[in-house]
Amino acid sequence: MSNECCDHSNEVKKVKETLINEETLYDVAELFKAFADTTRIKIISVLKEEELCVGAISELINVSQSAVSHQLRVLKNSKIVKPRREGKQMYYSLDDEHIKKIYDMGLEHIIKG
Amino acid sequence: MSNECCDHSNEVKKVKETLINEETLYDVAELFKAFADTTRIKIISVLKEEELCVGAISELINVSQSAVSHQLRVLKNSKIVKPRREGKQMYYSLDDEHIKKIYDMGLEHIIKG
DNA sequence: ATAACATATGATTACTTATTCATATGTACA
DNA sequence: TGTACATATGAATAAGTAATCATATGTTAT
Repeated sequence: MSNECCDHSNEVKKVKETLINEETLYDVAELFKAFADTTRIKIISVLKEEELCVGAISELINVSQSAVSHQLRVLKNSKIVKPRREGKQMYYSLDDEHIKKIYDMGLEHIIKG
Repeated sequence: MSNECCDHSNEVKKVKETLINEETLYDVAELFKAFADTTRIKIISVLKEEELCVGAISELINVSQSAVSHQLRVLKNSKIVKPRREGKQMYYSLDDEHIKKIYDMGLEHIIKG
């Protein structure tokens, strides 16, 4: 695994003390995974504007109802969106402000190059 | 595709005007993809501390040299890290402050629950 | 109760992707 | 020039995942 490439023991030692818990990093990757799909990011982009029902999302982003529903489940499991029932419809909204910020950061990075 | 689920025409109309370019959203998803893998997020987490050579990264995060190199290429292509040669070693560092911010946001979200 | 509507879900398929292994490339030094 | 070291890369395998299709669940109104 390690290849003793060079005397990087100084750098390594220093960074080793700041190492973040592996499980935490796993969770961070999982969080970003939720943003890492075109359909899901489209869903997030419209929910950022306002709470919407599944049919509205499907129509807005031009993705089938089934596909939207599947991805909403992923987003729900990742605590990125939260559902609310109103009669026959399920309305979804972004779970919190932090989610918006993460999305905005990504969008900004792309737009500003 | 659309199922005329309900009279969401008002919400839809309003949100339609704010719709973000599909290609831009694709790029945003691609950006987040780079953060959406355990090995890559580990790499980012150590490079956030300081510039490191491949061997040091490999040792620190306990992932094979080959796997690290493959993932560094992904990160490089996504403009998340940048390489610098120094003799036999290649040193990698995070490309800019914005990348750190995105990582920090994700980490914060997980830590603060 | 039943019909109609909105959403969710399971199975399948197609596609993507991360790792490993072997090896190639590139660099320094004797 | 040849050898050792550090990194990169191609091929192959294995695992994960997103869309579709068909259908189930849950809700409302008649």
